[in-house]
Amino acid sequence: MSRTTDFDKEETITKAMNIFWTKGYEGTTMRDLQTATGLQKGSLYNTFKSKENLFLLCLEKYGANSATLFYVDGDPKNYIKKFFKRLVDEGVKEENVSGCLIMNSCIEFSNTKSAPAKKSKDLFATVEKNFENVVNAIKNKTTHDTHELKTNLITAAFSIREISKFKKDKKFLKQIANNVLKELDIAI
Amino acid sequence: MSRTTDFDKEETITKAMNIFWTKGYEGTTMRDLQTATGLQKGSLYNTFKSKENLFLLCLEKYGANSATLFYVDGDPKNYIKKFFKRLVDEGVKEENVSGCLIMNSCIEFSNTKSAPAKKSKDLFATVEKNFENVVNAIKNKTTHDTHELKTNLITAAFSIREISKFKKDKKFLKQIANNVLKELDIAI
DNA sequence: CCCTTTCTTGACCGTAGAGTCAAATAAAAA
DNA sequence: TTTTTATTTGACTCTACGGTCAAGAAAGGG
Repeated sequence: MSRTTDFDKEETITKAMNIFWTKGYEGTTMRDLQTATGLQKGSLYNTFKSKENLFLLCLEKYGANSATLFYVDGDPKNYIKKFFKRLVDEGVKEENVSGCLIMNSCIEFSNTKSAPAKKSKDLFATVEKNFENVVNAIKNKTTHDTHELKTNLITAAFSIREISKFKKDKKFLKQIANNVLKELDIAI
Repeated sequence: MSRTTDFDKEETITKAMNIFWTKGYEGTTMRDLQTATGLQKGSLYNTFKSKENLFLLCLEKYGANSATLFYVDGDPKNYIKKFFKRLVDEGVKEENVSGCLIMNSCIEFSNTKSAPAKKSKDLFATVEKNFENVVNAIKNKTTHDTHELKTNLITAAFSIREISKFKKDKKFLKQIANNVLKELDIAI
């Protein structure tokens, strides 16, 4: 009945997501998106309406993927340990300057009331909730208040992600992690 | 012998600094700078050479001012307490979305090798050193390692400054502060 | 195989960015 | 007051941005 799209929409969103993740929203040009996706301007606009709308879809995809990473299979404390170890190990890599797309976007859009500002803040709240769920899964908890621990965990994650973008200092980043992990009597 | 400048250079840098602080480097246009300083483009370029060079002068001024804030007059522990109380109180204000110019710039320029990237990282290191000096001024120290405590303090400051740009949650921000202050047996 | 409908292409548009420059202006020395 | 020299002005350039659109291409139902 009519011509169909030549490309996979989800795949294209993933490719765009990776560019936005690395370069930020303003730092990414339509030309960057064309190059990354292999599509022409018209196709991108025809399918995704606008740069901002495409970005919102990328945020959504990033959030959905992030959520799956919070599925705890096994000991929650060990999960948290591995989670932070990965953050530090990825963070110190010289080529890694991306941080976390959700946190990056919260910062980038902080002085706007735009749709991306709202969506990134919502996703940040979801990540908070995910941390809380992990904390709740810990058995034999000591006296630690769940909310406090959750706050400390997401703050440490935020700090490692953002500081590692410009400070490739493993000792420093490990210290951030261990400062919160000591509340769980663990260390990396 | 020749015409002199009609304006105060340092005053102009301060005005420019406040714009960069609020809007970021990329987010600030030459038009913003003209409006804020009351000068025309040509004068700005004639005096400061380029947007980037003006920004470097702004970073320097911000750093110099920041350094004066680390002069501890009295009990260092009380100084730290007031320091973090101010960070939280300023952070929750709805109109405050500025954070810290040094930390903002470290993030904004993290994926470049530009002069502002270098200068902001240098200033971050200076702030670290300033925190270390305050820690060293604490008498009757418990077993806390100086470097660890310094790292925890600057990380908490970073987190409060950046997270408060998009999350106006006093309980959350206070928790970040108190989590590090408890190492000094104090709280806000 | 044709027709309808949608997708694809890339030239094009308007706007806004940083930076330039020649002419006008004014401070201060002589 | 004149001369010298630097500053001030704003119109200008060039480039890059996000976004549009008319024409051509192709998928798939009939």
